[in-house]
Parts: sequence; C-alpha cells; structure tokens
Amino acid sequence: MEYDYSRIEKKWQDYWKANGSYKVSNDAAKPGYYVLDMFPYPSGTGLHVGHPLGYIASDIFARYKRSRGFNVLHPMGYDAFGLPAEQYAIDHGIHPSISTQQNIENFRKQLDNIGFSYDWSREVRTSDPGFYKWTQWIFLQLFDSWYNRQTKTAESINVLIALFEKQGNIGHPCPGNTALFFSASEWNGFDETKKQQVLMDYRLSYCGYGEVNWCEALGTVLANDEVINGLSERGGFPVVKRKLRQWYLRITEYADRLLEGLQTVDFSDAMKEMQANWIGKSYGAEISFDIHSPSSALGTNNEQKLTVYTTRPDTIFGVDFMVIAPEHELVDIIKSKEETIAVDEYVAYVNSRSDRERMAEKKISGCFTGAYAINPFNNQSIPVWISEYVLAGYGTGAIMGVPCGDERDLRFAKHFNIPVTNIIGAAFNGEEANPTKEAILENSDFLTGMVMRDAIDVVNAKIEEMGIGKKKVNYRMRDAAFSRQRYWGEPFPIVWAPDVALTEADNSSEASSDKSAEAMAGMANEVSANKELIAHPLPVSELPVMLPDLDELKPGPGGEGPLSNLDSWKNYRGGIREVNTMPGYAGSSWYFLRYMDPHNENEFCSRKASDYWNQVDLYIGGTEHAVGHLLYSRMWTKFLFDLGYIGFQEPYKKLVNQGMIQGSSRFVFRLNGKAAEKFISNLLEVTFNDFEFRVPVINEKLQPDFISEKRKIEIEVTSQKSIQEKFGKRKNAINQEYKLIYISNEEVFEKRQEGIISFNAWLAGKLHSEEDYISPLNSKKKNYYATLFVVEGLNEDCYEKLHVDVNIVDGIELDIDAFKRSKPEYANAEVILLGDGKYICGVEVEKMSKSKFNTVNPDDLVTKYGADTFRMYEMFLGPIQDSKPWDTKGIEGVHRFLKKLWRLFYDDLKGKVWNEEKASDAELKVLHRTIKKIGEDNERFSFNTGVSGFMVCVNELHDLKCHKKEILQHLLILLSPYAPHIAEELWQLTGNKDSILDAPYPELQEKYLVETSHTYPVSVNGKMRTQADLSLQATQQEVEELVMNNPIILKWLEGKPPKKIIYVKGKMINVVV
RNA sequence: GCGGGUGUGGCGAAAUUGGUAGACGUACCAGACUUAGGAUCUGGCGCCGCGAGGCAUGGGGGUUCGAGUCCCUCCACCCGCACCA
Repeated sequence: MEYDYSRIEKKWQDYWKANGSYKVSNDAAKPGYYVLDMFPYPSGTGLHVGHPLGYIASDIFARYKRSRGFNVLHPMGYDAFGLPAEQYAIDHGIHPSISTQQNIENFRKQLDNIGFSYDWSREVRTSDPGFYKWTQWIFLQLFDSWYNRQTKTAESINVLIALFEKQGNIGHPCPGNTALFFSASEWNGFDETKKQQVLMDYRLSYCGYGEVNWCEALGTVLANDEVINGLSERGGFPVVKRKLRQWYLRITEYADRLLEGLQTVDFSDAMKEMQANWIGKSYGAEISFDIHSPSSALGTNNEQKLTVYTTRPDTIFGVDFMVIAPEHELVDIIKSKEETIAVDEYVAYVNSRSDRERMAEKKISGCFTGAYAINPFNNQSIPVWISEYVLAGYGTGAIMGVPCGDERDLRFAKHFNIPVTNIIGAAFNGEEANPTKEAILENSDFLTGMVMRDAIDVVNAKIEEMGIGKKKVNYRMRDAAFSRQRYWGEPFPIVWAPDVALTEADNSSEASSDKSAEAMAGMANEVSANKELIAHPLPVSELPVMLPDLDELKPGPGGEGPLSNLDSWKNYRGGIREVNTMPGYAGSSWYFLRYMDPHNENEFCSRKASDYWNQVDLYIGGTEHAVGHLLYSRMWTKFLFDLGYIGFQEPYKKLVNQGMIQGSSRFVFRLNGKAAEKFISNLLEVTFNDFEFRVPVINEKLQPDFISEKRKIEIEVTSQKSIQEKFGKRKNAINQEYKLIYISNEEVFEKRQEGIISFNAWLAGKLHSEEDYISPLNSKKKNYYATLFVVEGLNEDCYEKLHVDVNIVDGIELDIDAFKRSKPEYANAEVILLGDGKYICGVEVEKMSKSKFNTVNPDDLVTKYGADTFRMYEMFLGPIQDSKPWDTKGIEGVHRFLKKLWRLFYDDLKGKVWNEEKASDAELKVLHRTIKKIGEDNERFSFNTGVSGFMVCVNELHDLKCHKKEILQHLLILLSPYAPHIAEELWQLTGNKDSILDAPYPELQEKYLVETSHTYPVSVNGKMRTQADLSLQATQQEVEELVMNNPIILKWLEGKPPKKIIYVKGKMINVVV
C-alpha cells in the first residue's frame, strides 16, 4: 500500500467537513485559546506561496493547543472592502461586489486545499452588511464620544455637554481648536449650529478641514501610513497636500495609552519600536516671543507672539534665528513691507513643490520675513525666517534655530550666512553641530556653567514664572484621515442638514424629500464648503446604512466620491447623506471581536463572548501593518474598553510576524536591433577543456553569422579540485560564486587581481565593466581559482532583460518549448544555447508578485506533493520570522520524510508492517525525546526545528526497525498539527475509530530520558582532544583519576602537570595546563 | 541621519542557560538492488593537509579554563522612519 496523498487528503478534508470537526463552541468547559491570522484582502491574483506561511504556522499552533486540551478559536475571513478591490473592479470592468465574491471563492478553494482547521461557520467579510452594520455602529459610538484627558478615558458627548453647561470648557481644552475657550454662559448662549461645531472639535470621530494626502490618480485621500515617500502605497502614484473636508479619527487622544500599552503586549522589539516611533512622543517646551516688525501688518502692535516648540530650552542663548513654516498663519501678518515680495515668491515656490520633490531633493531654501523676535532673556533681536524644512503640522510650526546644537539649523545658518553663536565652547568646533546635552553652557547668562541637561528644567521653571511658556509634550502622530472619496467601503451613517432635526425615516425605497432635486444638489456642493450644515448621526435602528448599487464608479463633482452621483440615495430625510466612505482599515480595526460572536444581530459581540475568549492569544501576520492596522485596532479596542463593551485594553496578547517570502525571479535576455551585432561580437565565452559557456540570449531576428565572431575566454583552473570537474557534473555550480584571478587582456599573467565573481550574475549579463567582475576579496570561503579574460563593450543598450515565468524554469534552466509557447511573440525566438544545450536564466530576488512572473501557486505544489508535504516544507524553510526567497528545491526531502513515515506502517511489497509488540526502552527513549522536542519547539514557534525533530525520530525508528503501534501512535498525535491528513489516515489504519484531533496528547515521561552515563568531551586548554564515557554520578576525584590515566590526554599534557581540571556534570571536562 | 535586525559549509539552516560548531534537509560523490530509476537502501561530505594535525561561525581586539553565544570596535547587507526641532 502506497502513500497516496491525494486520495488521503481528499478523504479527510471531506470527513472534517462532514463532521464539523473544526466547529468551535462558546460554551465549552475547557479554557479558551484564540489563534488569529491577519485576514487577507482577497486579491484577484489568488494566493501565492508567501500567504500560507503564517497561516500554516498558526494552524499548527491552533491544532497543537487543541490537542493540549484548549477550546481553540481559529477563524478566518476576508478584508473585502477597500481601495484595491475597487481598483481591481474598475480595471476589470466588474462590479466590486462580484469580483470580491469571485476572489473570495478562489481564495477559499486554495485555502481548503491546504487543510486548515478554520471554523468557517464564523467567517466574516468586512463588506457584508451584517458585519459593516457594526463597523458603522462603532463609528457612531466614536462620534458620540470625547476623550476626557483628566480621567484618561472616552466618555459620552452628553457628559461633555453637561460640563459645558455648568463650567464652560475650563479644564477640558478643545483638542480641535486649542485657542477656543468659553464660559458656561457663553456656551449656553451659542446657537445649535455653533454648539455642534464646538462639539465636533471634541468628538473621537470628527469631520474637519485639514491638509490631507490627496492622491489624484486614485481620486482619494490617504492616511499617513498609506503614503510612502510621497507616493501612494497602492499603485505608487504621486500624493499632494490638499485642504479638504475629511472625517478623522482622533487617535492622538490615545497616543499615550497606545504607547504605554506596548509594555503589556508581547510584540517584537522592532514592532514596538516602529509604533513608538510613529507615535513619536517628545518632551519639550513651548516658548512665546515678542515680535518686532513695524512695517508689517502688525505695525507696532505687540500683542502677537511667536510661539515655538523646542526640546532644548537650555539652548535659548544660542538662538540665532527663528524659522516658521511657510504655511504658518503668522507669515502674512509679520512679513515686513520690504520683504513682502520675496516672502510671497518663496511661499508660491514651496506650494509648487510636491511632497515627492520636497523629499527627493532636500536642498536648503528659505526666506527672511523682515520680522524679528525678541529673546526674552537678553532682549536681542532674532531674525524670523520661513523655510520648508519646518513642518506646519508638528509642534507649533515654528522653531528656534540653534546652529551650534542642531545640524539642520547649522546648515541653514551657513547657507544664509547667519552668524553662529557658540554656547558650548570647545564642544562646538564650528564645523559640525553638537546635539549633546552633556556640555557645559557658556555665553548663557544665568545658565553659564551649568550642564545642559540640568539647565533644561531651570529654563522651564523660568519661562513658566515669566508667563512666556510652559513644558509641553508633543506627538508626531496626527489624527487619522477616516474618509475616502471612493465607493467600495462602509457608508457613513451621517446625514448633513441645517440646524433642524431630520425628517421621519421613510422606509419606502424611494425616499422622497420635500425639497426639489435642484435645491438638494446645491446643498450637496455646500456640504464641503458650508460649515453651517450639521452632521446628524442616524439612529442605530437604521443600521446598516446599505451601500447602494452603483453601475459606474466614476468620481463625483468637486472631488467627492462616486456615491455623490447617486441623488436618489444621497438625498435623505431632508438632508444630504455623507457621500464619502470609510477607509480600508475600518473593518479590520475590530474584526477579531466579531469572530467571537459572528451571528449576533443585537450586538457587535456579546460581552459574554468577549469575556470568554478575551484577547487574541496569538496573532500572526506581516510587519507591513505595524503602524496602520495594529495601531487602529489597538485604539478601537481601548475605546470599546472605555465604553465598557469589552473587558480588555489590548487586542493582541502576542504577535508573531512571519517573514516575507520573496520571489526568486528568472530572466531571459533579448538582443535589441543594431546593438545585437556589437553585443554578439563581444560575447563572453568560457572554455575549459571541452566545456563551454556563453551568455545566453534570445533574439528572434538573430543571424547565425554573428555568433561566429564570438571571442574566447579561458578559465584556468588553479585549485586542486578542478572547476571543470565541478562544472561538468554539477549544474548548480553555475549558480555559485567563485574566486577568480583576473588577468587583463593586455598583460596576460602579469596583472593578477583576486576577486569574486558570481557566475550567475555574469551569465545574466549583469556585469559589464572590469570593476563589476572583480570585487575585493574579503572572504576566504571561496575555493576555486580561475583565470578570466574579460571582454569590453557589454552594456545595457545591447539587450533587454525580461522576466520569464519561474514555473517554466527548472531551477535556472529554461524549458525552451514552454517558453516559446508562453507568448506569441516568443514563438519564433531563436534561443542561443550554452555549450551543453541548456539555456541558463538570470536570477534575482525580488518581491513576489504576478507582474514579476515569480509567483508560485500553492495549488501546484499541493497537487504534486500533497498538502502535508507543502505544510511541512513551508515550515522547514527556516524560522517563521525570517524573510527568505522562495525555493522549491528542498521540498523533495520533506516528501521523502512522509513516505518514510508511511513505510513504518506499510511497506510497498510486504503490505502492513506495523505491529502490536511491546516497545523497548530504546524505542521509548526515541519517542519521549521527540515528545519533549516537539513540545518545546511548538511553544517557541520553532516549527522548522520541529520538522527536523520529526525527521530525526523517524530516522531513528527506521534504524531500530521499530514498527510498533505503541510508539507510532503517539508519534502520529505529535505530528497531526503539522501533517493532519496523513496522521488521520494512519491513525485510522492502526485501528482507531475516532478522529486523531481529539486524541489525548502524549505525556512526556522523563524516566525514559534518564541517562546513567554520558560521553564527555575531554579538552586540553579548551581544545577537544578525546571523549570519555562516565557515569553521571562521577565525582571530581574520579574524573581526575580517569583523565590522568587517559593516554591521549597524557600525550597532550607532554608530561606537564595539569593546573586545574574543570568538570561540569553532564557537559564537559577541560584540562588546563 | 535615526531606530531595529541579520551575517555560520555549494545552498536552506541547527546549536534553547557561555560547554563536542554545522543537527535536519538539500546538492554532490561512491556503492547496493534493479530491464529501468525522478523509487529505495548503505557509506562519504566545512576548509587545507597523504597523514599527524592545523584552520574555521563577516574583520580586528577583549573577558573566560572554555566564546557562534558576553563586551569593545570596524565592515557588509536587509527592514522601518526620515528635515518631527
């Protein structure tokens, strides 16, 4: 009986499905354990081998935990809303709901192939109204809440209103408008519109005007984490700053708690660091300066102050200039008459530059405003400049320039010839700024002689005393843009209307209003411009606000989203619906809670369910969500905790980041037109004896004559093991690096240089100059010596490098027939082959993506080797956290292992070989060693060594010729999380009626592992010289006697007496001479 | 520039607390069984050396009886942030 994986895997997948083997109950007596994968966005390209890496790891862990007696929640779903889905839909002319459905079906089929233990009855999709009803509900809770900084918790907005009515906003400064203060009577005198405007500036989800990241190509606003180097994360389109009406999440109110919470979770240091950086907490001071600019709009008025934020108030006497952001509101007020033209020109210049340009060329620019700030401590006049290196959005948008302590300030001062004041004496050399806090202050009046670090508090006390400033904590993080001008997302449950209540809800589909369509259209345009309209939240009873069908996904007028084209939907209850939709991260911010109680129609998740399951015990996913999804979901969790809906503050107890599986791309090279001749005439060719290489090229127009002109290059093998031997028999040798001795054409054998060449890179035509061939020899690990004659004249103009589908390349050798079939234009390509008749492709590691033709579909591997092999191989590749290029090379080894396991039970010739004999001590030892090893490896997510542990076990049982059920059964239980199908099959074949899933986990019995003796390494001066079998009971004295009688040790002692004999029980013996 | 990480055979990698470096797997070599082998089994395999032995965990230095592991320093690569005052 053979190991017929395809039959077995089908059989058990059907069995599990039919028996609901993975259905999880919320009412188990067993303790709960929650293992979660970051749910995928169901892309049109399906799964590639990189996706399941984390899924397999979590599946193994979930199965393992189940096996150890936990009630394990292990769900899966789809992050189906969002920009990419919509973009895909537009590109393919399919409605996103349909393409999403198709993509999900495809994903599901691929996932099912791999045999995961998901409880699919709990599947969630963020685009499902039953799900997004609650996304909208949580949004409404955010809208209806503010953050009380005194109690450090979110509270109902009604609490705030009550406070305002009694005491105004004293004690609760407005986060959206720091300059806003009002008394109780002022509040009570506000009209409803004004009140709502004020409240909006407190709400945790709010609508406001602000600079946003506008992406023209995508036609939408993006959150900061969706913009990378000035380009959109999706598609890489340019992003510009624009002032727009947007919804925001007031995540900044949670900055401190998000930072503190990091200490309570088990994330990697890198991950915590990234989040802490993103939050960017800094301690400093705000200091206000008087401004002197008589010819400006300010005149002689000295009411207007310039407030800067600095982390280094101690450097106040080193301030040589002020810089304010070009967007700063003071610019127009303080610019002097003389400088007005220059300032306006500079501001216009800055506005003309995109973020991308600003980042790409960080050149120093700026402009003097003509105004002066007055240093309050010595009354010196400090020129005020504007420059784009000061960001409007951080701190106060204004800084004090201290060139001796800050590199950027120094560059600025030098560029504009501003004299530099030195306040740290020898610590500043005039050339480089020194940001130290340890120097002793000079030239600093009452601070002179103090260590800078200590002076900080002194200055802070002084400015507070003088009433010109105060200590201030600042955050880099900004509020998160929460609206998108797109269709495929959750509609906002918000209707804009003037200061009147909405009309009654009309449940008939044609919600008519008493206003004319024309009037409504006018109002719609005003939503973005008219601040008089009030955002009315829809009542919970009207949720979900369904996303209406829309045939054409074109943007609406005035930068609005597609929904604004749909008047019948937009006009609602005497107002205008919010036509933006929520961003992709809305649903993913809370989805993990829905899995706990997925069918609850009355709550997003019952408190009972969330109390039972509690936090996600193990969350596995990629690092790319470090500052996006993870921060948002942490914030939502804290918010829901504040409101008492859940009982924990952090969503994820432990986070494991799986590494990225990179693609290993393959290339062919096509010669271009005239350049071909030059290229061919300079062809590289390697000859050693009768073995020959040539740069492989492909060109449908290539004439055979060109080839005859190729030049010869010799490789002279100088090592004892000849390269020829290696090359002749090992095709993979080409892929390796060799140490070469380079000899230039002219001075053969005279000018020798040593270097390293990557044969593959060379063959790929990546190298064109002498320098490229020869890199400095910095390692001794290369062992092959050869002589290389290099031709000149190779360059990129000669050829085109084309990706070729890795699936038609065997290792690095191209399947030429398949290649010609792959594209019509290749059908008649002439392929120039190597001496051995092979076409060797170029190789490069890149991101795995369809466009690079380097994706490998797990389905193909499952078909060829089975899901169990595939699962184990993905784990065997290396530590789960490491990124690595995909390589199918080693999969055979894992497959062989499973076949070898099978043969412990069934032999191809003899049939059944397993038996019921009693196990020997040696066999039990092998088993229990494995129980120990696998348990430890599972607990520390070391699945690669786990797989190796199974291999060792099977090898040892094979060597012992052990076919005993008593041993093998336990092994199967250990193995079942890794290779569930074969484990079930063999479990059943050895006479078990029930599924292996609930078989009792084998208990480790230490007694089988107890050793009575140990083979000790015996070293002399730390160098291992021999071994000695010793009882573990041996005393120091016994050891010394034995060692001093050991002939090998005596030889190494050369008659000298040992100074000391170190004996570590169970480890080693070392003789020190 | 700042922060985090990595560096070990031809390759993927082990070494969990400072204690026999290279487990396991590939690739390769030799052999067995075979009509055959992309099946299976046996043996070999860090490098240099005929050997004794020497040298080896990116380079250099240190602590220690003993260092891949700890400390200092330099180098290379990867990831994240990037004018955040």
